[in-house]
Amino acid sequence: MPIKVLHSADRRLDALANKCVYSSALKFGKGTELFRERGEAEYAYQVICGAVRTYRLLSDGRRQINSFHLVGDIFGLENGATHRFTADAIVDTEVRVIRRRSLLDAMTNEDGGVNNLLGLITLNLVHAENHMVLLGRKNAFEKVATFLLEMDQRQAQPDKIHLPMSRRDIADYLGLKLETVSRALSKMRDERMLRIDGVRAGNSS
Amino acid sequence: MPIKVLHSADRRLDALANKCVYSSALKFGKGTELFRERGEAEYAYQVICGAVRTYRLLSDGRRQINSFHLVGDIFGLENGATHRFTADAIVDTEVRVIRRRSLLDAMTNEDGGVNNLLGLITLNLVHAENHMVLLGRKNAFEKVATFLLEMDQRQAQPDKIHLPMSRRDIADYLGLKLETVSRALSKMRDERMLRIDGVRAGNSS
DNA sequence: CGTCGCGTTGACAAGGTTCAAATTTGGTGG
DNA sequence: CCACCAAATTTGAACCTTGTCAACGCGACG
Repeated sequence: MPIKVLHSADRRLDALANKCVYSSALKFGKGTELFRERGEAEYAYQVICGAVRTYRLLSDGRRQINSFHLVGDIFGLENGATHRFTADAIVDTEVRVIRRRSLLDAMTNEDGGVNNLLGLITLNLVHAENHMVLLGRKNAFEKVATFLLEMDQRQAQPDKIHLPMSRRDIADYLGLKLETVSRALSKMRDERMLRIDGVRAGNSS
Repeated sequence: MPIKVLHSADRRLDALANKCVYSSALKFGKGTELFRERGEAEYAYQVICGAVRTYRLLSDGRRQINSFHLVGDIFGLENGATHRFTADAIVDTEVRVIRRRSLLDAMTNEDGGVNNLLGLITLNLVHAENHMVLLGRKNAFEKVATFLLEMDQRQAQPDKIHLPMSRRDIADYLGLKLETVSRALSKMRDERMLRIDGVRAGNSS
């Protein structure tokens, strides 16, 4: 699964990011905006704790969430000069902020040459390609199931999936309405595929 | 619009590709496969004439078309070792085939350094991101309208849109069924938004 | 001239959305 | 610790968009 790869790549960048002189930690309260679509992409970010969503809005308010960024994930590093998404904190979140230039320089000087930036963008592309299949060709139940698998594989925990985001967030990620997401989860619960724990969901499979 | 950018980038690569020693032209009959998902990504391709679709299949046959490649477009150049999509010719198609290695070398020696490969992948990413919004948050009519605008902007012609692909291809690109695409086009015709010409569609706007 | 692939159209079914209400959860203050 | 409130979630019922199934038309081609 691409998500695994994304993680291992992030670990590499993790070590790399730690060496950056010009990185600093910042806190963002729940719902706070980190950067905005079309805004200058001066910094890249890495989640220290918490979770971030990146999304795009249509003029009438419809929202498509591009991805969720969990602990360790790097995001907001653009090839161009501006951000293509808005990013905000799903819960109270702490991020490491790195000057774009500084991170790029560190990357080119490290092991894979410029391959790290290229690799990071390629991972985004792979994720987007997989997500297009989900959005275009899967039904509601499959979408939610795929989402849970993705979240499970991105987390170390064996039998639990922690979902920091709301039903609405999940819906806007999967191209559904929040009620539909809720119904799918209820159905899985009724069919003993999982247990829902208020803040946590444990899959019994 | 990203499509414009994609085109101008392709023009750059066009010139570049022309300099490649190890490129050769190949013909593929309608419906023929150029490469397959998971297959070794030894070559990159550029459409000389005709059109190509790249897509992914679910195990039960559902198909998500990732993109259509028209004259001038470069595709099939992967960062990794294997293709992530299957590609086949929509109509009888002629492509320039370039050894991956050869193209990459030419790229690193050219103007923007490795930026050309990075730029190409970034353009794919931008396209995918836009397409996710379409797939996740637009209704059938909006999807078809957006598709027609995309095709229009990718073609030089002022008032006509040539659609080499079938209704089924369009549907699998937009996350719809072919009947729904047909109905949307009929509605646009009925509302005088366009004229349908058998093989061609001209937009009156 | 018959067949085949493709596109259009109609009638109906179904999955997902919408709207509304009930219920649970989490936070806050007494 | 408990009561209360706001927000999030769940659930139900009606509705609508899109999918499904089927018939028909058209042009290409043998």
